[in-house]
Amino acid sequence: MGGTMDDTRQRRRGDTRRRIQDVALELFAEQGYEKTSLREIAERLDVTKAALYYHFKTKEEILVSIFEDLTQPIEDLVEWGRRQPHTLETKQEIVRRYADTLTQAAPLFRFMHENQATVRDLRIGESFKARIHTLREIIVDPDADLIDQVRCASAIYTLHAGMFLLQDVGDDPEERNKAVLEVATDLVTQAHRGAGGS
Amino acid sequence: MGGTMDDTRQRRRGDTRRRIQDVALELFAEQGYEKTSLREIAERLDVTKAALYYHFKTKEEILVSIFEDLTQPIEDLVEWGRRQPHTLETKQEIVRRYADTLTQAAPLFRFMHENQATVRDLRIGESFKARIHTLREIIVDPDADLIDQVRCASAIYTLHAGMFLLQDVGDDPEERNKAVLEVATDLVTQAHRGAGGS
Amino acid sequence: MGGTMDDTRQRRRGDTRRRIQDVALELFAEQGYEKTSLREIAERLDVTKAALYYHFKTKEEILVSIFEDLTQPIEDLVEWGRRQPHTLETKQEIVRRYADTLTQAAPLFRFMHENQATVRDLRIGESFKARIHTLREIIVDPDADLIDQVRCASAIYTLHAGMFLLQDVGDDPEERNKAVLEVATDLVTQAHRGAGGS
Amino acid sequence: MGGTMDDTRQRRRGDTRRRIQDVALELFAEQGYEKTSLREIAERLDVTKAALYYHFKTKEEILVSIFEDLTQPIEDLVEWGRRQPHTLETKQEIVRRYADTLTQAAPLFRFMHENQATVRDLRIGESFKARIHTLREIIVDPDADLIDQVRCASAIYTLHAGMFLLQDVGDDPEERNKAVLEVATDLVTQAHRGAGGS
DNA sequence: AATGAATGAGGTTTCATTCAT
DNA sequence: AATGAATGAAACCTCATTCAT
Repeated sequence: MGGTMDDTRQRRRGDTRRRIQDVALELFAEQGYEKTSLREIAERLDVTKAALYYHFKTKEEILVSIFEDLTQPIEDLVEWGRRQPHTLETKQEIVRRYADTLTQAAPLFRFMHENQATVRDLRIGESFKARIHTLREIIVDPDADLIDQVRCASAIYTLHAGMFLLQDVGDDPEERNKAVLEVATDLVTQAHRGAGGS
Repeated sequence: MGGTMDDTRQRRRGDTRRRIQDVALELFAEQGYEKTSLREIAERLDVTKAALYYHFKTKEEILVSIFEDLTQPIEDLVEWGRRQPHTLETKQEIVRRYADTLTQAAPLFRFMHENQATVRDLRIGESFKARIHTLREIIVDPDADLIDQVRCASAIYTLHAGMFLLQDVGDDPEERNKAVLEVATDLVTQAHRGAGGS
Repeated sequence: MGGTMDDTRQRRRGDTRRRIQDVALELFAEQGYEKTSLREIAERLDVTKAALYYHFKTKEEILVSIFEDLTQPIEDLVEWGRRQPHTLETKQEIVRRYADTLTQAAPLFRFMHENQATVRDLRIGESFKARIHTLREIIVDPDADLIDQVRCASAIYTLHAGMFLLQDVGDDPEERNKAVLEVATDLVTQAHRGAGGS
Repeated sequence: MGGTMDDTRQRRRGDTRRRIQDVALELFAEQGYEKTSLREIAERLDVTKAALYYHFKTKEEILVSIFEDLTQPIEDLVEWGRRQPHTLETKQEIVRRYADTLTQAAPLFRFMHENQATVRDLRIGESFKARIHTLREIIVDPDADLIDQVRCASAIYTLHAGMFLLQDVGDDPEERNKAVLEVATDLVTQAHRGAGGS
């Protein structure tokens, strides 16, 4: 054999689309969506801007595609939660799994968190908000005390904050994540009790 | 009486700077910093772009000036907190006052919250972060249990979230604010107990 | 005695016009005419741009006024030369005096030299060129050999170059100026001989 | 044969970069660097301003690229001179070749000459100055009499002046150039003798 | 004698996007 | 699967100038 094409190129063959997504997400998360230009993405990948347009119709579509690819776990979680009994254990499990998901796709969620003004009028904005909303509804039923609803929202939001805002708290990331999870679980537990859960 | 100069102009004399800040903040909060152009601000005020540059050296300076003007209450709060004994009552009072401040300058804080990626590398980013950090330090001492530190951070972020993310929870904003405040106070109280407070 | 006005201001009273010229020339010479803005001049003087317009009608007028004030010696020299017999001594004397003038008003001539493209279509351009031309005509008569005409032109430009381009030649400025003057005188002398001077 | 694409476009394909340089140099030389806007260049070429930025990163880069392309002959000349024995003949040859180079790329050197204030703080300023300096060092050794060094500088400067400042001397450009070259050669010859050359 | 406020024109630069090849 | 060349719109910003006070 002995093709003339060098290995790097060979390995890259066909996964340019994925590489675009990776680099784009990295830059979006680091600098924000508006401040990341297609030129920058293209340069990092050592391709031309036009190449990006072979794989995606617009800049927004790059983001949408990333979102859709990485967000499946949350969709699954929502689906799973919907079919469970609304016991305390379920709720705690959801918090645990949600924390997991956030960790798994940290850059995306960091991006969503830090670019809310931008995301708001992108196509994905509404859909993301809806998903979080559903999650909340599962954890606390909409007829519960206002204060317990707030507790649940706060639990979710604490998980987000744990990912992105608490990087100066504590030394060991693992320990911190555990602490964050515990606080969130606590909040949900209190909400459950308040709402008359057993 | 009845000079020849029309009233609108007269009233505007001398407060253009303030009007620029007002309109700018409104638009920044609504659309985000990057997506708001100076053209837009100028058009709303019915002045030329160059007029903006008479009052502010750069676009960023407009934001900085808003930030500095509206953020004084937090500085005061930090200062006040620093001089109080670290009792539970102090902590609760701080939470209460902080909630108040957020409400007072809601558009600015909404902006800060939704444009973190942008704010991060603006001049104000670090300074804001530092202030929040100090606030946290007053509420819980940095040697406390990790979990209590997280609780305090969570309390602060709950207040933020209350402002901006919970608009679909409950019907009455007043009631919701009360609930948010209660949850935050709760978290701080728990943290205080955990940290060995009386 | 015992005025409330501080000395600096007092002393400045009435000579703002001159101070504007001084600062303007300094900046024009240093950075070029186009790259020096009225804002910059005003800031250095600690007055507003509008103040400049009290003293001068336009930016160009500032330059014109400087030119007219500092250029009198050349006008005088031309006038003087016109009335002298065209002997070698006269020519040498003109070179000497011209060198002197250049040194006296170095910043202006440096400016003229380094901003020819700009000066060309300012009002002063033609008038300056005409003066240099007359000077040349006195030194060599227009019917002389082409080569001697060039020698004379070269003499004059050597003086210019001496001011501005030879700053890396030799150590002692005084010595250098003497050398420059000697070369120029030489050229004129050769031209005079060639043209059949006695 | 006889494609549908019109000839003009076809001929332009691939040489836009060159055409930008040509038009830019023409305008820079005619009006000066600062007074020439990218809009003007683009309009003359019947392309958009953005097209210029496809080919060059900044306005300055357009100039730099022109400079680098047209200035090679001087670099070559310096290189050549460096390897020759420092005889009178070599020096005269250098003057001759330098005059040639100036004629070849007259617009560029006219530009450099008339925009010194501008060029000074552009990237090319230092590099140009260094080259002229080296040229001078070859013609006269730096330890020679000050007066001979001045003579050499004057020779070089006479060549420049011949290009741009003597357009009103004599009728026939060819004749004038010959005269200029002779004066410059003379100066170098005198300098050589003075420096103790054979 | 000078300021404060503003303008209109225009500057350089960047961006997302297109399309023939 | 990707490039080279270009565009149209718009961004931020600066400038010389004006004028009522």
